[in-house]
Amino acid sequence: MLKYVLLGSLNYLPMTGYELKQFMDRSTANFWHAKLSQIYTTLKSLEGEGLVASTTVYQETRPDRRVYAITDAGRSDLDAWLKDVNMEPGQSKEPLLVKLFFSARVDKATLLAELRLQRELHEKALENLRGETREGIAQTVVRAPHLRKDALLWEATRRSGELLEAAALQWFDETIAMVEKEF
Amino acid sequence: MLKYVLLGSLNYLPMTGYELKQFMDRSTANFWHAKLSQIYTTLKSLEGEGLVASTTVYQETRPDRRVYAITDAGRSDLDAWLKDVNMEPGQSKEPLLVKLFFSARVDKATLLAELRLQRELHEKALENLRGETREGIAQTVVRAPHLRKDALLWEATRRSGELLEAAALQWFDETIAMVEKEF
DNA sequence: TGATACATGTAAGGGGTTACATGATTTC
DNA sequence: GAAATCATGTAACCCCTTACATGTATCA
Repeated sequence: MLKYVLLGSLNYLPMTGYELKQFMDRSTANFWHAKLSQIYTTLKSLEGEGLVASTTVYQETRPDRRVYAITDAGRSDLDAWLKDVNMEPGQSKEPLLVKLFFSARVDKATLLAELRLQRELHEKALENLRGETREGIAQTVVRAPHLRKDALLWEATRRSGELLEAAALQWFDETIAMVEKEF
Repeated sequence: MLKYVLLGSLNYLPMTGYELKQFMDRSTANFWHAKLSQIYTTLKSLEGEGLVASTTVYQETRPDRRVYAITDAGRSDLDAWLKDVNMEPGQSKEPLLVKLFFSARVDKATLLAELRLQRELHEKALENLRGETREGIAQTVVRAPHLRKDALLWEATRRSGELLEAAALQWFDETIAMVEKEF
């Protein structure tokens, strides 16, 4: 999957591994993330497959920059994947719910502590999506009008996060209230 | 993570790998799933760690049943994990959003086909959560009143799925309408 | 007759995380 | 003087998926 995030990102403009990490943190973090180490190794294997090509840019003080660009083969691989409608339902995995499911013998205070902490984290994530993330996308439309369609889709992915985080917050409120009263 | 699903399940009653798979499909599928092959290998390594113990039950016609039970060490490992409040925000990964994010050059029809298909899958998942899953939990309370607390938490995990799937459906409707009009 | 349920496992590989290793520059 | 940023990578490991392998009983 990271493969396609990298190909999709490099399809906008050539970048180094380090820059790809930053790009992901600013744009796809909400629905896909990766460590630098994985980005570097994946870029290497993509180059081995001929889907990207790198050129080294020498720098005086800092380490050399290895700039990756998508190749024609990479572009057609990306396009094929984008057009391929997949039939499987996306199975999600939620460690917090695993914990909760088996927590009947855990004391109330511990349970509430966990729920309240996670609630806060989701609240921050929601604020971020409604603030920084939203503004970043809005600026793209102004600065680069040829990315109009792209920005529409970016906004859709942001909106997904917003609705999901809002639903999560509602669930935390319901669940915390339930544990306080009935547990 | 599967480790704790298995320990948590075996903490209710001893089961074979095959039965654990069935139990997961009926109860945790919404937030955690695993293949049989992984369940078998994980049980083996848990036995190596002394967290579960197996006894073989011979059968005439069918293959022997290997029944796993949680050990005291396993129970304290599970309890320690349940009580450990973790601070990291749960980073989700959504392949569909990755695809959408990079789909600006994809034709409208392909995009809509993918969105409509995924919408249907989510609709079925939501129906399931409101039907079968809900009834299964309700029956537990009637049949096994000592599992009252457990059932409260199972209902909470079900409700999480319900709210999230409802939010997802709303998002699909918004997004499909947006693509139809503005893309 | 063919599919599904029962029942167990192994082997290879893919994807991802954690830890390690290096080192200058800029900012607080 | 310490921490963060820039910039690259390797090695070991863990978790999970896919494919392979076997065989009976039951149901449609």
